[in-house]
Amino acid sequence: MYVDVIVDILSGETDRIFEYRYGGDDLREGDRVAVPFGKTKKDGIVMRVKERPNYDEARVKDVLGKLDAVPALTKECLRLAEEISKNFFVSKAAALRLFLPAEMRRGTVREQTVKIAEYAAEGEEEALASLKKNAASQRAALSFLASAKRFPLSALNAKYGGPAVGALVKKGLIRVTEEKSERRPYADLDGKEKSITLTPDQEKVVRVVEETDRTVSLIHGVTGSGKTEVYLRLIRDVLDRGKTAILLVPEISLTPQMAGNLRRRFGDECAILHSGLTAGERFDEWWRLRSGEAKIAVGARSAVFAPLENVGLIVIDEEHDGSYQSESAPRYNTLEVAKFRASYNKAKVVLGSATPAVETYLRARRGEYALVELKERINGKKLPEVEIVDMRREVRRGNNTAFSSALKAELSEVLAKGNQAIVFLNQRGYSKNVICTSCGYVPTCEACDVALTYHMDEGALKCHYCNAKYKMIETCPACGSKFLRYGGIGTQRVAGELKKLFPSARILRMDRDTTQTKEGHLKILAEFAAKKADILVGTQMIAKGHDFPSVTLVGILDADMSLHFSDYRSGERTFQLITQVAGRSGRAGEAGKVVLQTYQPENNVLRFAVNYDYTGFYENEIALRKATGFPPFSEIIRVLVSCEDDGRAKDALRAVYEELNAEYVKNPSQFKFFGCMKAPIKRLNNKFRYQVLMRTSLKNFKFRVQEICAKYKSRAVLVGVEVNPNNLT
DNA sequence: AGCACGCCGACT
DNA sequence: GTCGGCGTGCTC
Repeated sequence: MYVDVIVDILSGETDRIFEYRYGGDDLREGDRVAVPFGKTKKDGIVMRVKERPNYDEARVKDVLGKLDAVPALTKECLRLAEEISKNFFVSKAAALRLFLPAEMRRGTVREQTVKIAEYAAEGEEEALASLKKNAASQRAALSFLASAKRFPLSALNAKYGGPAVGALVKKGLIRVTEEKSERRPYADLDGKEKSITLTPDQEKVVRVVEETDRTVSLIHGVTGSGKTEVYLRLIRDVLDRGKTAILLVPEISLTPQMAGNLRRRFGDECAILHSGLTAGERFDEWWRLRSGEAKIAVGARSAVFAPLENVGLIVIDEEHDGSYQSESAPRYNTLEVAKFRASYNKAKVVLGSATPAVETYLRARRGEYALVELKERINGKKLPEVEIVDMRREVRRGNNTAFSSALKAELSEVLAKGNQAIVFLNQRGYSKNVICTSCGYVPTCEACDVALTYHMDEGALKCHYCNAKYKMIETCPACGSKFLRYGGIGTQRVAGELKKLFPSARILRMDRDTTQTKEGHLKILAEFAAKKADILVGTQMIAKGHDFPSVTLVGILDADMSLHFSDYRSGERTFQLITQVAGRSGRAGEAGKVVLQTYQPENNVLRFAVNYDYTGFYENEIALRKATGFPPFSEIIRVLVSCEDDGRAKDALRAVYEELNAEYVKNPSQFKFFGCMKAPIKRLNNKFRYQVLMRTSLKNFKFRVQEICAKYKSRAVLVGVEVNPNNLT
C-alpha cells in the first residue's frame, strides 16, 4: 500500500504531501510513522492511504515503521488540522503538532510499569516446608502471597524485607511480572462528591443551553453565581448521552481547583491536561482520552485539541481571558477551533464569563449566540463595595508613597481584625528599567533594541525578548553621570513600602519573579490560603479565581495603568481586571471592600467597573469601537516583515506594501487605517522588523493578504500575517 | 528543517 | 590556483 504523509518539519517548503510505500496493510489515516527524508529520518502523519502512488514509483521510498499501535490522530484531528492551517496561516505540520503531546514527538516518555509479585509455588504446605526453619520473614511473605495471589513487589519488599522476598523469587516460589501502570494525577480526589442540586436560576441556564438551536451559548454570570455547577451538570448530561466533553479554563493556576472539582465529581472519567503535570502524567492522561477510557478533558487553551471522539460539549470558562488567544507560532484562536470541532461533531459550545469580551456579547445580543444571564450570587451575598481614591489629591498632599491614606487606614483595620488583604498592581507598571536622570539614557539590548530590565537579585540587566544578560551599569555610559534611577513601581517596591508601613504584617509577594519554579505559583497561593501571611502583593495572576475566605480587602494600586496602554482593548481589559480582582474580596463571612486608586477618577470605564455595571460598560465600549472602527467592527491585520539584512527587509516590505496598497485604493472606504512603518520593536533576534498595518471591514481580507505575502517570503525574509494580534511588538 | 550543489572573495 | 562563504534547490 501507499500513503500520503505530512513530514514533521516546520518549514513552508516541506509542508506538502510526500508519498511512501508500505509493506504491510495495517496503516491507517492518522497513524504516526517514521520515514526516510532526504538523508535523514523523520516522523510524519499518514493523511491518506491508497493503492497506487502519484509520484514516480521508482523514487518512492518505504515507510520505516509505524510508531503507535493505534492511530494517534482521529479523522477529525486531520480535518481540523487542515482548517487550522488554512485559517491561521500555519503549516500543516505545525497544525498537526497541536494535537500531539510534546513528549510523544520527543519519544522520551515511555509507559510506566510496576513490578507485580505473583504466587508461583505449587502447594502452600510443601512450599513452606521447603523453607529453612529460621526464615521467618520468607515464611510470612509466602503465606501472605499465597492468599493475596498478586501484590505490588515494592509493597511486598517494604512489608517483609527485600532480602526475604528476593530469596523467594530466587527459589521460584514467587514470580515477578511487569505491568503497565498509569500515572494518575489527582487520583486521591476521585469520586468523593455527589452532584449537588442546582438553584432554579441555574436549572434555567441548563435548559436554555440544552434546548437552544444555537451552537454557541454565552452564560453571563456575576462572580460567585455558580457557573461551575452549571458546567458540571451540562457535562453530566452530555456524558449520559454517550458523548464526551472538553472544559477549558484560562490558566494552570486555576486548573488544579477546577480539576479537583471534576475529579471529585467524575473520577477517572476525566483527564487533566496542564503544564504542571510531569511529562509522564501528561502522556498517560492523553492516551486515556485517546483510548476512550476518559471522556472529559480539562485544561488550558491547548486542551481544545484533546483527542476525544464524539465530542458533545466544549465549555470555555472565563471566555474573555487573553490566554485563549495563542500569541506565538501557531496563532490559533481557541473559540474558533472550538467552533470547528462543534460543527464537525454537531456539538455545543458554552462560553462563561462575568465580563464577556465585547465581541462575544455583541454576537450574543445579535442572536448569533444564545444568551443567558445569572444575576444573583449563589449565597445571596452582595458584591464588595468599591471606593475610588483620587491619587492626584494624595500627591498634592505630599504623599509620594504607593498607598493612599484611605488604603492605609483600611489595611490597618484588616490587620487589627486578623483578616487578610490583597494588594494588586498592574503588570504594565512593573518595569524596572534603568534611566539616567541627568541625560535620559536608557540601556537597551544590542540585538533587540528594547529597554533592559534590572534584576536586583542577579545584579544584572536582562532583555525580556531574547534573555540576553548584561552587567548592571554604575555610571551612565552616555554622559558619565552617577544619578541612575530604577524606574517604575514593582511588586518588590510595594512589598517593601508595606513592610515599612506595617512592620508586624506578614507579606507575601506573587509575580513572575517569585513564581519561576514549577510549583511556585501554587505554593504561594496555598501559603496565603493557609493564613500564613496577612497581605498578598501581586500582579494579574492573583486576579484569577481563587477563593480566600478571609480576604476582606482588595487594594488596586494603579487602576489607570492599563487604561493608558497603547491597545484598543485597554478599556475592556481594565474593566475585566477590576471586576475580577474585586471578586476576590469578601467571599465568605464578612462583607468585602475594594479600594481603587487612580489618577483619573472621572474615567467612564472605572465608573462602570465600581458599580459592577457590565451592560453600561458594554454600551459605552461598543459605541466607541463603532466610532473608531476597531474590532468587532473591523479586523486588524498586520503583516510583519523581518530579516537580518535591513535592505532586504525593506525591499520585501516595499513589494508587499505596493500590492496591498493596490487593494486598498480599490476600496478605501472599507479601511479605517492603512499604513506601513517600522515595527514597535525595530530589531529582535538580530532581525530588522517592519510592518504593514491595516484596519479593515472587508470580509475575509486576511486570505488576500496571505496570498500576497506568500509571494515575498523566502528563507531569509520572514513575512507573517497576524489577525487581531494581542500585542504589537 | 537539513543537506548538497554551485558560484564569488581572501588565503597558502 | 583553492578553501569556504551562504544563496538556492530538493527531499516522496
